[in-house]
Amino acid sequence: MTYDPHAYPPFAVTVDLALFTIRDGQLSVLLIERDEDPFEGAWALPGGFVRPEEDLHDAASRELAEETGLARFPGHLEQLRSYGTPGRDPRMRVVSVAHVAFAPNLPEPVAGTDARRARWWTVDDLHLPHLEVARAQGRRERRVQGLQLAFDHTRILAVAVDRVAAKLEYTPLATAFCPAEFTLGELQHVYEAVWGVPLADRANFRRKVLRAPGFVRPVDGDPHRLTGGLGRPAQLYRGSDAAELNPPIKRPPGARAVRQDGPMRPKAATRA
Amino acid sequence: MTYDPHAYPPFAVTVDLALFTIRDGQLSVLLIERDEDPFEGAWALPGGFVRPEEDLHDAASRELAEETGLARFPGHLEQLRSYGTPGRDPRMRVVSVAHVAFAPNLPEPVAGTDARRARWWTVDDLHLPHLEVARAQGRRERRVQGLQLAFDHTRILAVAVDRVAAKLEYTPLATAFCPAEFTLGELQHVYEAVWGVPLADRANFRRKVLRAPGFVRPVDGDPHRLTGGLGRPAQLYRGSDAAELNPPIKRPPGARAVRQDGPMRPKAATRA
DNA sequence: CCAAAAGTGTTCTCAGTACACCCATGT
DNA sequence: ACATGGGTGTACTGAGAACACTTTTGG
Repeated sequence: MTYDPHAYPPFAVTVDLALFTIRDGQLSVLLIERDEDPFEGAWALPGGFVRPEEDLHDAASRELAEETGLARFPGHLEQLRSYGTPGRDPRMRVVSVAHVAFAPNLPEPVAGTDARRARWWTVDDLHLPHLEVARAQGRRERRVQGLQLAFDHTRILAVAVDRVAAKLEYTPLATAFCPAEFTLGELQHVYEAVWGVPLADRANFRRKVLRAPGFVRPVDGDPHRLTGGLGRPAQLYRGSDAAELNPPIKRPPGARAVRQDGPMRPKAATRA
Repeated sequence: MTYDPHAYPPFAVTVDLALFTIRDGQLSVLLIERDEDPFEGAWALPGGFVRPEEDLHDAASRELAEETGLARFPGHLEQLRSYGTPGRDPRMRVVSVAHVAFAPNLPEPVAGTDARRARWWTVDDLHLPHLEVARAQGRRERRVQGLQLAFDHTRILAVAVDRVAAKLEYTPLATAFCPAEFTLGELQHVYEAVWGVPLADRANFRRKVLRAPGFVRPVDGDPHRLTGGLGRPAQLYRGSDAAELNPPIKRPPGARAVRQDGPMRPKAATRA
């Protein structure tokens, strides 16, 4: 473990961010269009170099603030995994520590100095080649199917989507997609958007959420509705402080991202 | 994302390894006693620098081979998470990509060039201060309670133990702790060693294992016993190729490492 | 014959599901 | 009045837990 800079030339260390939110009932991720040399013009996950005196988590948090334009990021941020295959960045040896973040609906993103623009993409629009094609969409965007992202970001994003879907099963982090106060109906919409399937039975969903200790806490006072929608006014809830969801809320068959490879396994661990 | 070496001085990148096995029915981890400057004399996770043209996984795999003395590591290896807090290594800025490995019983470890010696520690002996104290143990070792490891390795190891315990619930990786052919009794011992609790009912464990598709595959031929023990000879099984365990085999209450913080969460994600 | 470990069968209970139904609001 | 979403009650079903029992070896 001796450090010889000649034998072991240094690495650049970056953080990459898969920032998810839910817009119009669709799980969406923030991408930037690169304005610089490698993969110029391609879409990529936002990210940047870790500063000399900065923790990894702080670097991700800073990038998050820069991209969203908010002083303090209102959501959940966690490390995903690191990617350091030689050649993944043609310029130099880079190890990227990928992070995943969940946020409630945010203002339009801010394009950084290294990006032409930044926008939300629905996950469905990105890498599902056989998707219902001609859905009348308001904006006129390039009709892509299986958009190729810069670097190894397609792979990172696939793992990130899987992580988000899994987190909703075993943690109360679905509330991180909601505003401070929310109804159980809104919470159910979060699950449906992330998993990409409807949840079959409202009543049972409600009971599972309320049974799990520390998942949500009702807001006392008149159960009134801020979201001016139809129907009976709903009780409002706040997220609580539990770390796990017990019992978990399992995704139904057919839900998104039950991909087999998961967080990258070696070929096939055989043994003597 | 411009690279300016003056603004962003380089990092050293290492891999650290939490290699687990089961010895005498105890979950054990391989540690080395450091023989060099920072934390000289302290116990630490094995690890080393990533080479210039080496993938992260390959670096971990190489370290694994060096420590065990085996040309090809017979077990499971996966990335855990990265640690890069400034100051975690007093010499320089280091980002360490921690890995977790499971192996069947291995030969005595090999002390590397930077280590005085290497040996297996039972996880119970390491960081459980209130443990049954004077258990007559064969070897006469320093009676430690809460051994302080070098760097931030105590934290890494805690997360690693949690990962191992969780993996046994949702994946068939318990077989990675077993030799190529094993009995269901031996497989149950793996679960009990890792979780630190007995499994209450053999019959139900057996049924869970056999019901999960792709967990184990019986070895055809006479059900004979290689392990010369007491009792009726057992059917031998081999591990199979499933990625997940469905349905999972959940750890009973009281099992090891149901630590709340998990893979490091930010303070308390509040939102606007 | 007894101990020890493997293997099978059966009952009970509780969580998850499906489905029916009522409630309170906007239009 | 009716559409829309919120909320409650209840019967059914299947998986897991508990436990009793048989089988096959070594001593």
